[in-house]
Amino acid sequence: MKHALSVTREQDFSAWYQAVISEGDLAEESGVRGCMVIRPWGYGIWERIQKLLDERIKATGHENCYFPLFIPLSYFEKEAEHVDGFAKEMAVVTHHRLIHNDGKLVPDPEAKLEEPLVVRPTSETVIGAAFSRWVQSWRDLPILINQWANVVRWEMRTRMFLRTSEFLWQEGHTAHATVEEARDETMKMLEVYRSFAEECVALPVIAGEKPENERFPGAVATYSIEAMMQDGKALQAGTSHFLGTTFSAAQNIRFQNAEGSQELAQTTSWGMSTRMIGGLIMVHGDDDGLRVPPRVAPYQIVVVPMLRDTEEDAAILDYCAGIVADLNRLDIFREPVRALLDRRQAKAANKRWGWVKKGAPIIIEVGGRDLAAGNVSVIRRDRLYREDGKLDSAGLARADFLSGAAAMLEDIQNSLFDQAHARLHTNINRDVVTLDALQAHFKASAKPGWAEVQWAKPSGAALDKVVAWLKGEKLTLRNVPMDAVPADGSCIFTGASAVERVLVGRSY
RNA sequence: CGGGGAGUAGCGCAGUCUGGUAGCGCGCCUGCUUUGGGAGCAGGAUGUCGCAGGUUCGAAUCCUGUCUCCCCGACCA
Repeated sequence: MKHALSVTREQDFSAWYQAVISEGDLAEESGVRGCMVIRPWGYGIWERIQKLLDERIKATGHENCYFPLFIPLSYFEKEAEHVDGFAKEMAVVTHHRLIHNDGKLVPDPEAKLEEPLVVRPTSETVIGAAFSRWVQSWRDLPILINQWANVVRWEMRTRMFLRTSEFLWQEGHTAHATVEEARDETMKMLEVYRSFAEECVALPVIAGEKPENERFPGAVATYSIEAMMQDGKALQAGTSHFLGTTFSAAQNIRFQNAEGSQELAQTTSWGMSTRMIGGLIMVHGDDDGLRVPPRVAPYQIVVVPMLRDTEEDAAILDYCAGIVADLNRLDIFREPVRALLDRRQAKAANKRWGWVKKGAPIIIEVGGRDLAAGNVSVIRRDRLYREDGKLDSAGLARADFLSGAAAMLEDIQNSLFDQAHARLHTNINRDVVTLDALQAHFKASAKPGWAEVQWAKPSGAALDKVVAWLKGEKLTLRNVPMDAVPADGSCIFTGASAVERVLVGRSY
């Protein structure tokens, strides 16, 4: 079978990933280190993610706002653990003017900032400073806000969507009067991420708590959703942090409680980023390019007219326009269907393969024969080929296609989820009880998936030892799944009585 | 940030060792023929050879610096 991409997942997963991005017109290099240009199809997916996630964030009582890109350096100095976590990857603005010098533009020494400004790597500090102004009384709490923003982390090694120097995300920040309420908020948003990933992006995930060594700098507890890529590696697709009083102590977020005494607020933060698109690619892509789940596809149905430079063309285009108009009047997932008539001056075959590589869920082809018979030719991106290896293009009566289009989109959404769900759950090995067996598991296959092992949840130096051993095997601790069955054995690392089960795997 | 590789037309590359008029394939444009699974023939356009210095009569080619990308580490969400 000839595929649309020149490299397959099996041959070179990393090259395949980059091919999907460039051939699908998702993004490209920008010439700026680690930064990418997100092209309309890629950005369209992000806009869908934004819309659907934003609805869920607002439905849970949060309001959007916007904080500055620049954060005074001193804000970071107030919290040692936090600054240590980010110090090595911060972009710093030191001047506010350029001058000509020897024909070159250089920062003007006269225009040096008194205090350097950090380009935000995350906004806990600056938002915390605002919270401290906003919070006086227990009646001011909770504060539940979110912002959609770009952030910059000067990463040493970048990969499109997965780890870029600048990326787009939403960051939620909340402040509460009690530990219990803040912990509830942390878990509520973890669940928002889990349901969003699974229902909208068709990305099955494991939600759980990160081990101590994987915590966000300054967090008391960090939770994540972890998705499994087709090469078996893990991708952290969203995080939710219970920050306790770390940032309220640093930024002085105090309130007077009902009893009249001063207390520090309990804060949380949570984020999901354009990395989600990298996960979408590595979970749903195939050797013909991307497959975008209908709920996040910028266009769900693309109509490609098969024109022949004859007088019949006008009638074909009219027929297509009518179909697109009818489709756009339909609803699916409680939104209007997004259908497009591809009128570009290009060969139909090239349009078709272009949309295959972009991953449009349904591609409709309409030629003279369809017009005459009142048909459309339907290609489902989730099952492109028939068993004989030929493109699976089914002729359907126009009315039948229209009446079944919404159900077909729903079916594609479900089939993508089901495929990914089966892959995730058949690739978690829960039978590993010794370190030798753990090593063997990850050496047995090129795509070993994950192992869920029992452990005694060591901390401090004991945990460091475990992490160092895992590192030697190129393994990491992913999270402690929320819904794992209770531990009933001994710790695979220490032999002590196990207290919980933790996921181990290679990661991005 | 360390080790390795690479930047030449929109894309993929040759040319660099041994300095001497800028090349090939795909794509693109025009015309004709095609037309339901990535069409064929003919003609044509496109380059400060990543950038900045230096050596030289002359630099894609040699030297120095620098930026960017890819792979492997380290680091990190």
